[in-house]
Amino acid sequence: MTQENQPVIYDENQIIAERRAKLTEIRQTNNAFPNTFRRDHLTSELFKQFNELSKEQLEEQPTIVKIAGRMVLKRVMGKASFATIQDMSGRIQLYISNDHTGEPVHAAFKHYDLGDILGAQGTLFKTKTGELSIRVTDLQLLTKSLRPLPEKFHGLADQEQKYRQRYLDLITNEETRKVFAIRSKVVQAIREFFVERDYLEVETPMMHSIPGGASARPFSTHHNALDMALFLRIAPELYLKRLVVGGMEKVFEINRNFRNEGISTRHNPEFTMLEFYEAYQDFTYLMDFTEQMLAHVAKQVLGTTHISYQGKTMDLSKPFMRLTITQAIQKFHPDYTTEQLNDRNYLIKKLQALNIHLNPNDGIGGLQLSLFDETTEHLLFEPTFIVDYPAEVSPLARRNDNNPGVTDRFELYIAGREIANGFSELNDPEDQAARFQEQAKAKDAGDSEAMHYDADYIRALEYGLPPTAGEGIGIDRLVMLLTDSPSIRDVILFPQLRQED
RNA sequence: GGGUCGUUAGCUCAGCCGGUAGAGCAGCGGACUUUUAAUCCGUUGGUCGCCAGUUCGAUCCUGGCACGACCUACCA
Repeated sequence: MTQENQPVIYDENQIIAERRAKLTEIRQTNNAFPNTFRRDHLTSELFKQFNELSKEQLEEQPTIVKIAGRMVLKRVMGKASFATIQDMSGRIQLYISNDHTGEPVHAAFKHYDLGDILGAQGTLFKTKTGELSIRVTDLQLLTKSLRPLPEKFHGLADQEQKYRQRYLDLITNEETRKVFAIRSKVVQAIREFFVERDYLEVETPMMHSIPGGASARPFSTHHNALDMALFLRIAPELYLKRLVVGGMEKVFEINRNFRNEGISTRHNPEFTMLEFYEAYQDFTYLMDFTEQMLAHVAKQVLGTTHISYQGKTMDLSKPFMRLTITQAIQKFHPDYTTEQLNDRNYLIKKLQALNIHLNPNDGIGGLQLSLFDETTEHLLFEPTFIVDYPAEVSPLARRNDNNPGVTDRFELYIAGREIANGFSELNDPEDQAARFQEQAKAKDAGDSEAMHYDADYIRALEYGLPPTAGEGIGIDRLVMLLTDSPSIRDVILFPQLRQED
């Protein structure tokens, strides 16, 4: 290791040294990092506006344009050269020749490197193969790139580097740019969907003194001035329902949650969650609402509700299946009889035989859920609402009027993954207090994911939460589905990785 | 947490049943005024992830470690 106050140059090589030397030379005569060039077009606009014109039409009505971007291809041929410039919208080819720029500009261009950022002015024309290009009259180096780009044909292939140096992945790989453009549009479409329906977008705290709203282990931190323990939120749920108590009868929030748990192709420690609440509605309304929203988002973003995911297709415009936990198990495993699935002893024996972890205190519902999670969940490719969740695993959901052992709750599965979780909210403060107490007991008994008793939340419920329906949707997983991405890391710009070195 | 696989030039990858390494791209020099991953000639560039062990000798074999990918477990 170098001494502390010396710059650490850890991976200089010959290519970087040569580029540095070029930069030093540029500094002798010019501002090496000018910020005076202004483009008047994006490359995609030029194609949209002028690609229809013929070679002759372009020559008759010369159009002068200014564009800027990163040079990603370069072909030098003596007295004339071609370069491909990439900006946020696309690419266009430059034609640089001594005839139109003068020899010194072309000579300087020959020393520019792939990755350099250039500003160009010139006249639109079409090459003999009919490609819209710019015949350059003025060319400026706007930013010298000191590091070589990944190989121009294969791009960046190393998965680790794609995640760690996402900027390189974005420069190199159009597919990656597309994924994050879609992600942006998905969020946009969802936001519009709610705003059109008179929902209020809100932001609730990311730092909670009592982490609540989900069963998960939190990240903990400390506020110095208040000398107080704080937790990064695992869910916004309890705050959003406090807002419904306050009269915000339709609210939504799109924001990050943090869970201190395993990392996988489906899990990142920080992930984006949509949660929304609407007073005077129930969970059946949410299921219809969710169907509409997903179809709308797909249509809006992809132009179709026909989704292809990892080689299989589905149609988001059809009504989603609705199955109870036991119906779903039987649909994929017809050998289980209804009697067996309602026999506590049978379930315990079966789960043990399948080597499935089970909570010995679980009632029949909890055992059914364990069996479902292990045997059936991953098979639910077509969008499917699973209903009849047991109250014991749903501490914030309203009990069913006819069967108090289950709640008015659903989870939505698509492509074998949980995408959404919604329910009619538990608004009986005394029942909620009792459920919190059960959770606190479980916590004392060693369940690190059990919930805390949140006294202020109970107090809020005591003022009166109107009958309400609420739901959370995992945005990252939704984007995975809509971009055909196999890993959650592919839809998060900077996924969590171990520290380098 | 467990399992499998991987790590060689800036990038994409070969290779070595053990004798300190190659290609293409990028770079540098040269030719070339319509190229398209331009082409042609010449050329620079390597702690073969790290640390031990075995060996006369290790990039290669063995063990450990680091990092990553995938699968699996908890979770959304």
